[in-house]
Amino acid sequence: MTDNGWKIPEIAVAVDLAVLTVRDDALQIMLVERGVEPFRGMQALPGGFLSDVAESLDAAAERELAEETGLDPSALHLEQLHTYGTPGRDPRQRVVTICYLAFAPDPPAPVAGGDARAASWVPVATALHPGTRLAFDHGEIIRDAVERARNKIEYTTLAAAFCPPEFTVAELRRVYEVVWGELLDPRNFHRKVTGVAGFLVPTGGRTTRQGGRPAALYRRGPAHLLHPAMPRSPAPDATGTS
Amino acid sequence: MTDNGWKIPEIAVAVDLAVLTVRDDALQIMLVERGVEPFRGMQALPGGFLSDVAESLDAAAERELAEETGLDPSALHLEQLHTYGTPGRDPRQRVVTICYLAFAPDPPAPVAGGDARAASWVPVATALHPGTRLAFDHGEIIRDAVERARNKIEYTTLAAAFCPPEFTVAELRRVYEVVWGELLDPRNFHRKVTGVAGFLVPTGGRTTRQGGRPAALYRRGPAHLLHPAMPRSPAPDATGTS
DNA sequence: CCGCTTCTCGTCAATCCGACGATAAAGACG
DNA sequence: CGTCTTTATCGTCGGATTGACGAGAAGCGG
Repeated sequence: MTDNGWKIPEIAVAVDLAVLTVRDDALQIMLVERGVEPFRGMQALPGGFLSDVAESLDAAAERELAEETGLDPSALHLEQLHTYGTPGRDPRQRVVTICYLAFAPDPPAPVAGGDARAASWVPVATALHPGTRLAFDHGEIIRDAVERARNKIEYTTLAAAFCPPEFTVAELRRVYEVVWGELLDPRNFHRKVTGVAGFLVPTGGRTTRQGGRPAALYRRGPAHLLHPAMPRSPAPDATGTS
Repeated sequence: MTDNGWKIPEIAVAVDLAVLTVRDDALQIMLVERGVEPFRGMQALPGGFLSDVAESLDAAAERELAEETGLDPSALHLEQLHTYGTPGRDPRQRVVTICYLAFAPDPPAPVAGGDARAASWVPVATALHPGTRLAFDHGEIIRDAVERARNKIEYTTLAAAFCPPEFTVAELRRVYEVVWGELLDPRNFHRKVTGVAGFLVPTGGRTTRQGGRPAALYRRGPAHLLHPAMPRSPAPDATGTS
């Protein structure tokens, strides 16, 4: 590979994190304020370069998650989203960043990381608003992350990862409604989720919430895949073309 | 980021290609024989380092595809599969490789690339056989690629990417059967694929194959997604747990 | 007790899927 | 030219799942 004088190009490798949650009836993403150039003062995804040449990608993602957001990596679902490496996406030098996607329950472990001076939840709609200036290509990454989340809750039980350890069917439904941006029929939804084996495990407890009949409490079940998938009204473009 | 003497670790960035096809009633993958150390003489996925610091990841994947396999990148579906960067996966130095997944029709453009002295199709079952020695962690990558392909043809029209420009319903069914490793009912399959809008476009032509009624010929339609998905008998593990 | 809210259970028609019978249209063979 | 074999295509039927929606259950506030 290193014949006739050619050398392996020098490229920096980073990991970024797209951590999503559902808060205040909105899909929100964890952003930090950049403290250094480039894009100093702008909002960006948590992330950074590998700490050393021996650090694995997954370990780097978990370390950055803990350092920059104070969240507990072992408590979250973390998966690779996509790798971004367009030349020029970082003005300093060529950077390839492996982006990870994480789902966090609403009131997550209080944010209190070292580097997390400005870590905060931002509604995705706000983050993607043309008025919001995001560092690097993080707008594109956020769009991809939301897209992946929308698809993933369709055929996996990951929507429950947005809920606290114990939750009601209505809370889970709200997650779907917020992530998909469409209203679901409470009765059909209830029938569906309680009918899929291994999705929800009843705890026996009930809620005493504001006005209305108390709801049964559930915990996440052992199933990871939804069979059949959670039905979703077809996209506006009914042809399936894109 | 470069405060107090810390330096960005030196990591080499590569792209690898998992090119799948269906040949001789088997799912096959394109492998090349390594001409240099390490793993010289062993089978490996086509791929290599970025040519220079300004080459995009997608461009590198397309270049390697053309160089090492002689296939036409513009004619294939190419998507990122996963990024592998376990320390030690390359004994020379730390290498992070972005792996791409491609679907090729059966009799692809004749393999005749520059570096393609030993490019060949190998049945996935053979490649993953314990007797076959694969370079790096390419066995793991192949498993991931097959897994992705199996899932992807379930809810997209990509199975048709394994077929020549004009094909019959039976040929398409064979693709599903080979990739999934299970037999499908020809009648139900025919009803399904001809019923999904935008999947198949009849050309009007018919085949004159060996014995049996001639089949209608179809071309790939404009749809990319299958709604509803192609039904698949649930995995042996019926709980959906994993 | 009454209205209001939210949860939960049921009903019914439409659609989709799995199993499978039946017909159509070719080649092979006597 | 008939029959057999093979493959393609159409149809039927029951069961499962979904979408629309009615109705009771069980809390709260007045």
